[in-house]
Amino acid sequence: MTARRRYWLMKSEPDAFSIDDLERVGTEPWTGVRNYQARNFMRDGMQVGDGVLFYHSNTAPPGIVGTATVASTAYPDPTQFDRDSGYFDPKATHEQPRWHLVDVAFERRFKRTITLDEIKAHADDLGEEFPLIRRGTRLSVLPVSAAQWRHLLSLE
DNA sequence: GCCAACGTTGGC
DNA sequence: GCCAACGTTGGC
Repeated sequence: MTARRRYWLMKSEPDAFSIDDLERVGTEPWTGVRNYQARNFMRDGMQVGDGVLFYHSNTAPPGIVGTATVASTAYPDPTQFDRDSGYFDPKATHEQPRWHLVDVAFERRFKRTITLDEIKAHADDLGEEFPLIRRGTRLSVLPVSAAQWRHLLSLE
């Protein structure tokens, strides 16, 4: 049985890791997520082949800049065990890892950024529950419905 | 750089 | 298990 393809939005600060960086390397382990809800989406929700909207945060203007695909099932984030990493977690052990990630593969860079402003302007079409435009939501990994995925791509 | 929002931590 | 303090996110 093949599960239906799911869709996600993943945020990255372009100064740290941009869509251009992803295009250069092709596939990247999505290290550094240290939020349980975001981790759960990766660990429990993602399947190889799922669609990812790549979002640039903390930049002007913030927005969706391209697409990627989920390229692995979830596995422990190696940076949690690395004392030299800023993502080191002293409470994580190999026996009981706290943080999981997936590999993300480059798919396409948009010709232009679908800005947060535009996305907000389409709030009625996307639905109230869309977490990206809900005030105070800081989730860096969040689910997108098939309808939202289609609608957001149509804005390009 | 500011700061509102909110998740996490740890003392009690 | 409450909740104040603290740290982080991310728009502006």
